[in-house]
Amino acid sequence: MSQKNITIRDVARRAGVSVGTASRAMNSAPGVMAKTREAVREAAKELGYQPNAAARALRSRSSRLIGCLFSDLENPLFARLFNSLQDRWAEEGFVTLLSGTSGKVERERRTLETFAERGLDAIVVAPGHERDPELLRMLEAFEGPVFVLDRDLPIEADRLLFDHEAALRDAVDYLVGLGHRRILPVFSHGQARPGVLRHKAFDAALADLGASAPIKIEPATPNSPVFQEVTEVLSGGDRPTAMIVQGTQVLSSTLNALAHLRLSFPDDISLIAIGDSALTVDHVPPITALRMDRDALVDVVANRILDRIRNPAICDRIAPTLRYELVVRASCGARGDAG
Amino acid sequence: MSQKNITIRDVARRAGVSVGTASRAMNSAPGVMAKTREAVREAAKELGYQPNAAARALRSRSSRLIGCLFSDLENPLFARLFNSLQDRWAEEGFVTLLSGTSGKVERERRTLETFAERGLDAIVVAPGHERDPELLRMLEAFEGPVFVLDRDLPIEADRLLFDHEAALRDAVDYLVGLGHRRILPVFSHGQARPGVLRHKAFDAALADLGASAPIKIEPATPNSPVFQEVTEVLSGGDRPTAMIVQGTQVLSSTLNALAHLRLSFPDDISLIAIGDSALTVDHVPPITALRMDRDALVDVVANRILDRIRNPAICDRIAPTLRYELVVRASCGARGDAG
DNA sequence: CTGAAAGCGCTAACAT
DNA sequence: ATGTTAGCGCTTTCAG
Repeated sequence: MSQKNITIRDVARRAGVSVGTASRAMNSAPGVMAKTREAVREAAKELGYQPNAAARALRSRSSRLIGCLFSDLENPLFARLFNSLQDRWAEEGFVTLLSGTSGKVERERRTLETFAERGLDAIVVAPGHERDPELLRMLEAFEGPVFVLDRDLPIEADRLLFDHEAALRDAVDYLVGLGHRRILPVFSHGQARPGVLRHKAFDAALADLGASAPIKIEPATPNSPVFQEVTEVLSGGDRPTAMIVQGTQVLSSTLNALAHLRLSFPDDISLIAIGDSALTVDHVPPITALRMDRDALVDVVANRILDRIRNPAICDRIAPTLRYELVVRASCGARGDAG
Repeated sequence: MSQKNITIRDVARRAGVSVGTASRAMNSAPGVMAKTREAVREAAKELGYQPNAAARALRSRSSRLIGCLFSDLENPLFARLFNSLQDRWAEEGFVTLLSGTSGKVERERRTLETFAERGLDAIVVAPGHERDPELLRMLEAFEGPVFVLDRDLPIEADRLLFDHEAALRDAVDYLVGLGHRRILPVFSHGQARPGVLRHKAFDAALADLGASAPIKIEPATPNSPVFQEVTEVLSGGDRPTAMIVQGTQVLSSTLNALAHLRLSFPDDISLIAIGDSALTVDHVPPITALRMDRDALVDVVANRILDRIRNPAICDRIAPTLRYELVVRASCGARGDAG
């Protein structure tokens, strides 16, 4: 607090070199003799030197900050994604900023403004709004790579898309193969890509069978409780024989409703969860779920951002699609009759 | 990307003032005529001026960054706390950094190092390790206010403590008042303050009754599943009539076990949750829980940090204790016999 | 109340 | 391979 800060000048003096050399040594830049570099590092350690991030950022025009804007932090996939990205980027000397917006467009705008002011080197975004003109403008004005995560944002950017349609079709096909016909969807629709595509694919898969879902439960958000809705539907006549349920709070209130009705799976009803988590894995019996390969996800995002930061000249765009895997566990059973 | 950045020089020129005046105007510093200030702001807006955070940080020696180091992000209390703090501090122009360490001391050290290098203006910490010498050294060396959240760190700092002892006593008293004697604790012990105090208080409360808990379940972490343990204990003879269960994953696997054993509360067993969340509130029936007043928590932390940043001369330390409130819902029932 | 100028600590360009 | 130096954009004295 009181003592003068140690600057690179001090380190250079102590190591008996110039500041330029000291800087190069500390940054592992080429063109420094191994011996010199060691001497500088040694001096730095002895003095307890800590580089000043602001000065470096000012001069090098790189904040070494990467931002994440996610609409839904309660989605464990995104929470874990942040964790992994943070780890990965920390290895490379970057600090990761996180902003959860709960889908509020106002907060999304504010976040983007902050990201711009702070001169972030790159951002990865999964906003709740895909068409807000102001948001799109800010995204396009952002100086630096933008990575879009599973959103249909009409901007030029790298992106990674989840194949919700294949996922839902896999789930429906699996259930149909087991003899199910009355399948209850319990996942939110919303305005963004995931919900839209899931419902579209679900409807299409059913239409292919010449069927349709007479009843749907569409939670307002992925974290809305649906105890009451599920209870009502499952108490009525012509009860569905299977359900496809979104993870997290929707799933946990569904399980609660099932327990209440003394309905158990796979005997009384079959269940597939969208998204894999402790809730599905550790449940007894374990729940069949659509799983996203988080490691693959992290690799794509983390590396692409790093590549772009290092080589701003890259002008191609990537847009790979990641498939969910249907992890079959014990929550679905065969249905002999044409239930 | 291509166009030259707009600096405060450009703004000053356009407004017909000097850079000094422009800076003062933009920062609402005293000693600028209202008219001049407006002119500058107008010019800034017209040009789309965005101040450069790095330059400002370098010159003013303040990064306007505040960091949070939490051992457990899966604890919804901390996740929400971060959200609220971020919001509150954003209003004042600060950006909040988050690091979840999962209790790994190595990550905690690395985080603190990053926080120091980046010149954060303040930090709030709840590490998993309270005695790691290296960590303590770094904490003491940190230049700027440190706020300790519910940890017994032997350092000079502002802190906020949760009254786990009163909370557990309240819970036990409530259950005892309902006639319960055999109470099963299901919460982790760990090395940090919360677990230690909870177990201490639980044991003491039982000792006061001349009793003791013959069986305990101590999850390895607050997020460990305990289905098996709970199932075993509740299947045995002399089954407990009540349980006190830690929130999150521990709670959800406990509920799962209960459903499996066809045990329902409050009839077959009574249950109190430590920590309030969607899981307790939305459950049917709703679960009696120990609730922490998050708003009070946020106010204390956010404001104290802000005060200290603004007035580094403050030399007193605060260390208030926040009580949990026992929110009585429908998960506990009376026990006529001396169960 | 405003202008001029110094300089925060660092990296990068240029010189040797 | 290393030294020298300019200057990133801003805030903050110090003059006026």
